[in-house]
Amino acid sequence: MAKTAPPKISVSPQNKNHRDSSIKSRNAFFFGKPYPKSTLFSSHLHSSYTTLSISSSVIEAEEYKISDCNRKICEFCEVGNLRKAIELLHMSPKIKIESSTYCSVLQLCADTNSLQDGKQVHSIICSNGVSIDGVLGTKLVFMYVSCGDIREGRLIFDKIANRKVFLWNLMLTGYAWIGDFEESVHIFRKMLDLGVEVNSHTFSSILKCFAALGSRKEGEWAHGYLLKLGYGSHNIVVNSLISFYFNIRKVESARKLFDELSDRDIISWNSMVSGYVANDLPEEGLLVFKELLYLGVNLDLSTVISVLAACVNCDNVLLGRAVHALAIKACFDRRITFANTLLDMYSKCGDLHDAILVFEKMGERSVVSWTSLIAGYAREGLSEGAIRLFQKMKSEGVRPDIFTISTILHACACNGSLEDGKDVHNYIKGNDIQSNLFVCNSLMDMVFKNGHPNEALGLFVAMLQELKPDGRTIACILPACASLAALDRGREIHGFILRNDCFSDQHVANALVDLYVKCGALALARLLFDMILTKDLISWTVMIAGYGMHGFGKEAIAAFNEMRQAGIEPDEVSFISILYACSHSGLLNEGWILFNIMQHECSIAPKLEHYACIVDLLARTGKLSMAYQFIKSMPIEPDATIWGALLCGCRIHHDVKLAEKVAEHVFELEPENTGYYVLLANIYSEAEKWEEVKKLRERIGGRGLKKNPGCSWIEVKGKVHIFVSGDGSHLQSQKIKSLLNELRSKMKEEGYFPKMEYSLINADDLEKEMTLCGHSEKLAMAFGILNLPPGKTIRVTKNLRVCGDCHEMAKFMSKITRREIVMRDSNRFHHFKDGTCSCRGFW
DNA sequence: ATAGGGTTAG
Repeated sequence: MAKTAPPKISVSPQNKNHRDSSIKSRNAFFFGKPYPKSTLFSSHLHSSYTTLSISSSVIEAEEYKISDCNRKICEFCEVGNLRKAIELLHMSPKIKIESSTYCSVLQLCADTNSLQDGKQVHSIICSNGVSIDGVLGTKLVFMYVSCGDIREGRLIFDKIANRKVFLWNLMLTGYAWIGDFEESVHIFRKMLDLGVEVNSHTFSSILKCFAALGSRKEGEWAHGYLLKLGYGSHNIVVNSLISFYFNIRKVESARKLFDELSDRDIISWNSMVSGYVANDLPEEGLLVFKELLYLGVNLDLSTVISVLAACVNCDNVLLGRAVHALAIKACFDRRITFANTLLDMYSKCGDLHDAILVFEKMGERSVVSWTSLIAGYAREGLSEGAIRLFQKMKSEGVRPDIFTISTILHACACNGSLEDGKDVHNYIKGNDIQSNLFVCNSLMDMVFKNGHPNEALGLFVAMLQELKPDGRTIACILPACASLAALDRGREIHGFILRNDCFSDQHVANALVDLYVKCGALALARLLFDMILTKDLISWTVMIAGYGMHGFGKEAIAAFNEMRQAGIEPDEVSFISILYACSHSGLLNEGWILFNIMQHECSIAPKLEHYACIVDLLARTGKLSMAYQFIKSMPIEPDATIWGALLCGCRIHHDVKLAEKVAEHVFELEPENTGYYVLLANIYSEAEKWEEVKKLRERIGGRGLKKNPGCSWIEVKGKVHIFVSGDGSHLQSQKIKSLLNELRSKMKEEGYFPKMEYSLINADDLEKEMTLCGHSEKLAMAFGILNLPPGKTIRVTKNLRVCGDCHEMAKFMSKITRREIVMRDSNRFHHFKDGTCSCRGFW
């Protein structure tokens, strides 16, 4: 089975680098470029540092004023004692300090990434009245750029009169480090305009920027220009070109450059391997690797790391193991980056066991090691293990980064562990990493998957303030809108999809169709469905389920057949959709035939959901004893849903005797679910068996059961308003109440009597009527009528099935207020128009 | 003193 390849193709270079840039600019310490160079602190310098610190302690301060303060400061710099160097700089008389001394201190600041110290030196220079010439200015720029303060560096850069190419390159690469490639290009153009003689450094830097920006034309122009300047066989420049072409996906051009490059070094080879892998051609990458082995080229750490990535993408764990062996021979196996990649290779090739072994045997572990292993657990569905590892990692003092956070949020989403997810959310807020797209998407997904679509939507709105969503964001937030039936918000997102050309993303397109289906806009859903060029199983299943929910059984079957004709094999989920569609349209024969096709043509063993559809279908169409026999003959144990479907049928067809028998099964399987008691009570009261109602009520009363609160919601001006049964806390509560009372009396005038039996409360009729009035779907509908402009369809969603009285009232409301009402309950859609409902009694 | 290839995520 093909493993999921890392999403290298889908992430365009600029996204990838923008992402990096946002981190870099936020955390210069981790990502800012130069770290102290180890050569600076070699042992012989350390010994001189010892002598120096002894002598310095005996030297009188006055001595510095007259003697060689410059030499002393430089000596402190050489041994890396920045504190002492700056201290002396402060103490020395300004006229004595030479420009080169300032430079040495600034260099050390840059090497040690000490921005504060660098600023101090800068202010000493200024207060000493030293004129900032080309050399000193360049060093200042170097210090600022190295320490991550590009703005300050730029200010100085702009004031330097005679700028050498080195300084320009510094500025150009500085912007590239923080991901501001546009500004790098700007600098490059300015260099050309001013006739600065660009060099090989300029080209390698700018080619990276062009690649990151996806600027094909400009990169190709630079290629021509560098040939003209004679850099065509400069291997560093050609290597940059190779990477550029791989980045813009011109694999052939990269290959040609490589083939014609006589002076290949290991970086050329590595660029080829990684370039092929990034372009989803891992086999080609492996061929290059074989050629390299054949020619006896000395491979390095990067080679084996790239080859491991190729192994992952070919799902070739055997070759991966061979590379592991080779790396042991070459002594790369103790290198942490290698071990991390190896761990990841085993885990992605489905061998978590060996990944764990690598992790356990690693001498040193970084956040990457932990994250890779956590991702490995999550990939195998071992979410709890992943969360445990995450805790362990923190307890060992390893700081999670955005990779860890995205991974663990994904594990929390799969696991349904909201508590862990909340902890991670707090960590995100506390560590200011909410501006990362991966983190945001994972967070929204976690919140949504844990059943909080409205909160996910809130996060999305907040995210828009500082981030531009991508296809993943959209594919994650659309289902949240769909589950809330938040059509207005969904339409805004549809607009975003159009503006940003996201519809070609299969997940986005499918989610968009699903949105319109779940918002009750079926025609629009179909229109968009037809626009999907390559419809996959999900696209079809969404459409079939949509027809089913709206009671268009025939259309669902037509779509199902169309799908099979298109050569797409249905799976068990699509069979649930189609059987469900049959049951909501009362298509008994068709449903039965499909149930047989599923088993005998498609070899899919029916699950509880499929049986439930058939029971539902038999029960609705009045085949109650057949349904009973069907349940009895099931090869798997029926659950409460299955018996419950039959119980519903008993109610529709007024079979009290069977209902009592069925109800006992249901009560045994789900004694806590009050819905079933209410159902039986309604069956009794419809048969006017008041004595039985009373007995049942006593039975429930003794249990102290809590009713599952009904709740309905409606979107008004992009905001979802939620109503709970009997809740009077809403701001417009009084207005809603009087509207409902007004409607109620009009209904009575027309000879309507409320269906008292839908309320199982021991009270007089008036009180019953009041309770009915407080049903959440009525409140939401009334709120819609009060707040939505005339002519706009009222779209209400309910978490349970719509109550019979509310259903009656909705019909009446649609007639008297001349409004279309679309209600989605837990089961299906009801379109109310001119006093009738589309469900025709098939609930 | 600046440049080219390599590891973890939704």
